[in-house]
Amino acid sequence: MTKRRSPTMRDVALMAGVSLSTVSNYANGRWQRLSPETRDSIDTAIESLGYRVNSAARSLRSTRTRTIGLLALDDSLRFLADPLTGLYLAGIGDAARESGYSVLVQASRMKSRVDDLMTPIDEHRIDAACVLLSGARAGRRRILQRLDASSVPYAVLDETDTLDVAPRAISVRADQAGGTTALVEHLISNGHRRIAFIAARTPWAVLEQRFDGFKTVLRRHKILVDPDLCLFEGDWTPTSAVPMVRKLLALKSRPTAVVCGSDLLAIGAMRAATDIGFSVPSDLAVAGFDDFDISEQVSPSLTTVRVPAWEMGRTAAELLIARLEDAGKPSASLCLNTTLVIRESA
Amino acid sequence: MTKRRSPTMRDVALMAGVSLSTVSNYANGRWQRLSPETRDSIDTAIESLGYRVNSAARSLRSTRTRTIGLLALDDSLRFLADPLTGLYLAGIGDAARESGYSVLVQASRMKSRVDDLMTPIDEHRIDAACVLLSGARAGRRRILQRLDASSVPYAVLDETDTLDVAPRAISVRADQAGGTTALVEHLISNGHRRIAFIAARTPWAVLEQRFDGFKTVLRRHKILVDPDLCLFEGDWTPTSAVPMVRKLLALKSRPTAVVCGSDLLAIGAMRAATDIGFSVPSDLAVAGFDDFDISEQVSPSLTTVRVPAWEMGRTAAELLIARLEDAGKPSASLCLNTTLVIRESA
DNA sequence: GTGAAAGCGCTAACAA
DNA sequence: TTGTTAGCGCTTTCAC
Repeated sequence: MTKRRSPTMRDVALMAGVSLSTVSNYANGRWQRLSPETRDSIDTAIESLGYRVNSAARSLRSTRTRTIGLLALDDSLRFLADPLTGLYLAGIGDAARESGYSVLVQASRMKSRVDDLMTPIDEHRIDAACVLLSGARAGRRRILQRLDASSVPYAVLDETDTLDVAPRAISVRADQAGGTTALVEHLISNGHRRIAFIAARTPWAVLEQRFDGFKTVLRRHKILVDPDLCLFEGDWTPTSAVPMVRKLLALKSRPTAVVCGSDLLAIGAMRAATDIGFSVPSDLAVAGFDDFDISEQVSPSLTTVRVPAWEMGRTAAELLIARLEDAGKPSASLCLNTTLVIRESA
Repeated sequence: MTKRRSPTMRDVALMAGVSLSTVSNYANGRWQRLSPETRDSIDTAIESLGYRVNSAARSLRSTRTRTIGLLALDDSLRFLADPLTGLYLAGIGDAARESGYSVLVQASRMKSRVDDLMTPIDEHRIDAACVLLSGARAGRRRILQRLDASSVPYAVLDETDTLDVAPRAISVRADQAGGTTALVEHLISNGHRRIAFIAARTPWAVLEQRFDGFKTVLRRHKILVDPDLCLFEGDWTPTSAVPMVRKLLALKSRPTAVVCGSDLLAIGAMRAATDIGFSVPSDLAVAGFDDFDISEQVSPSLTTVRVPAWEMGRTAAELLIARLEDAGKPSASLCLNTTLVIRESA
């Protein structure tokens, strides 16, 4: 319990017998301008005093916080516990730490004021933001506009069509269309014609892309997209899949395959199907998206589309940091590849 | 892209025709001292200027950041993507947001300097910390000592025996012993005598408690704890369980049940067992810990010990915030209940 | 109820 | 190479 006030640069300067600005130069890595002796004495002083820079003071003066924000808009209470979010965060955190940045997490419900999400920016708590959006398209665009009107660089994860409303955005996304195409083609080439699609109820850019891709491929094969086979209910927990699968399998002309909006849902779907006597994949093929660690180990193992979430988080953070360190940098955007992973379930 | 410098309190004061300190009083909720007219004019000025407080300036002056840190020590790159960590974080984030606090996440590898984890505290970036520790006991204790010597309130999640080395700690943990006892008793009452225990290699307080409880119950029933049946290899991903289960089932006198250090491992264990022709639970009963969302949906569904991780994160943050708002508060500690969830796998 | 004034600890321009 | 200086935007006594 250090009750004494922490040592300041002033204390270090006094002890080392140099001026404040010399210590500041030292602290900010402007080594070249320092004579070896000066450097040494400052070194010693810092060491013996246990001096650490005060980030509030530094931020106030420099208008830089060395902090990246993860701004997440979602309605689920436990959103941050979702494996996908976790992977994004892990990637961002890793890139940040390597460059000496901190990560501030701000999660906000869709119903709350838009400002909620923007607070860290408005209060100058972060230098840049990684943004995770969900909810209706209009709401997402509104946030993008606010972000674009802000003064910080920002990266949007997994959102398409950001350019018109958010020209400043660094867009980092995965090739959902490609992955979906590969997956659905795989199902069709296995003879499936009645293919269902299930997902959570809440809109989400990634989901839109996946569902769009799904429909496109079916149409390309002259397969009608049956609305009865496309269900959007519940949230992204495995349990949400259960009622949807029950409905699908109760249909007079049931599907022989189901594409699930995420692996979590796929796991629940497999369970629901087997529980009512259908076996996977012979009676019902089940496929997912994301390829989490468990997807390989469940029985039957999941056929899915691998999305490099960790890498996306990492890349987004790296791009942001690069921009912060060199403002001249043009705002690159990129799209990482997805890969079809064929296993047992489909 | 707001190029203009953001409005400051000074601007608001000028516009409202009052002094700086009056605006400050307003901003800090000291409403009583303000006349309705003053309040109104400040209100209008803030609105029309779009004024937001500058957190760096406020922190520098007030020495409070309104930020809680999640300090996590682990070796796994994707540690933050672990469901358990995610649940803690979600709980902390929720409590924080409700009280107007931000959450700063600092993850650090065990090999890095101890200081790494402490950076947010040392640089005065956070008012309080929630701590997640793993690794050898000695290392964990060293960190606890550093935390106790720091000037911020902190909560340690899931660590026992903190009191001697860290008297200031707010300890929030789950009743691992109780859960383990219930689980192992359940296995024994089902006739199992050769019960294995598998977990990741990295030490972790929770794991120690689970393993200790496991051994205690066996001994109570005069069952020898066979070292050949206790394996600690790999990390916490489902895949890590595979080689361990293979080894166990290759033993001349194989176990009839296996307790896994986490549900993720249990899922991998079930898969590994079935892959080599053993069926779960008839040939090998498999049990886990944590009770994640998927645990209920895998086949067979997992018998496990439910740990209220989200609630723990939430509680820890709430206790910390309460302390911050009222320094007089004594540092409570608590232990949440765990519950045995019996499903199909054991 | 409101205002004046003194910094919090640091950075960066400029001077020496 | 090093020192002097002027704030960054806010909170907080202490007068009035």
